[in-house]
Amino acid sequence: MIKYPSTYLDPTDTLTCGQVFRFIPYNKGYLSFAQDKCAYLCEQSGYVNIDCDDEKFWREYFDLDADYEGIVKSVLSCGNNKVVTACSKHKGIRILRQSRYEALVSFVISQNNNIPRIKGIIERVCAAFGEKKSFGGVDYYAFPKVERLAEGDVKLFESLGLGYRAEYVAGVVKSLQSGELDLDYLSGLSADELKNALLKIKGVGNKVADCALLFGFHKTDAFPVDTWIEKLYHEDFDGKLTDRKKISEYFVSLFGDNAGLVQQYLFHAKRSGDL
DNA sequence: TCCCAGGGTGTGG
DNA sequence: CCACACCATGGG
Repeated sequence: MIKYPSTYLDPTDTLTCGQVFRFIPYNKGYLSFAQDKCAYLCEQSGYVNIDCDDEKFWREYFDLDADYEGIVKSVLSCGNNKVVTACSKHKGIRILRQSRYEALVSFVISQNNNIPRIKGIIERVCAAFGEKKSFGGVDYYAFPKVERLAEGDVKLFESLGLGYRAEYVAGVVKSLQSGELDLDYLSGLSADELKNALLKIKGVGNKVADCALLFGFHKTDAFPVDTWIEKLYHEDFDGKLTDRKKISEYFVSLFGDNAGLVQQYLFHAKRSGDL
């Protein structure tokens, strides 16, 4: 059991803010799934209790050694009303250290899609290809190993509801399986080289690449711009830019290494009606 | 019936 | 370089 102060670790904010799709409300808290593991998070009197089988894994996953108090202070001092509002309401968001592979596949699925449907698709992919596991009497399916997922053909992915993204996912997992695409190798490249390598993958454009960078490679200066962020930029920041890549660069120029976290504050606040 | 969702690709100019 | 049609699917 891990016990951690809830000020900068809010299970609801962290899990529902759109960075991850594998979690379910359970009892008074949440079941969180990552790779082949499961944890139960529950907040109680100022602390989050994390019940799990692998404390080392989940400490890293929730980035519990990071100094979020310092980061939040820095963000709150930026002087922008909207950012301060979003951060104040959702300072319990943490950028999860997700698997590169799981994040990449998940955000390829996410394109031009909505979050409830993305969750359903990934759930069905896990049920169809993932290993059946059990935690505390709860059965669940692991995120599939590459070898398993590479056996799936386009038709099967389509039957799971991936739509036109089926061929993208099939292509990604096949190149991962063959070694043509090596995410561990890519993680050692420079920031520019890494992003360019991701952009070469069919089905990965600027936004999905930024999500993979932020959530899978923990590149915290990545600022993904989707429809919500674009809307927010125009409605709440009186922005004039229309090119999403330039909108992203604008926010990165303002927040640097904290840009990714600020993006999550804003995205979640906008979707929650807080702005 | 059309619009939207954590967009990207391919084509024509 | 740009704009634009098209890509499946389900919910509102």
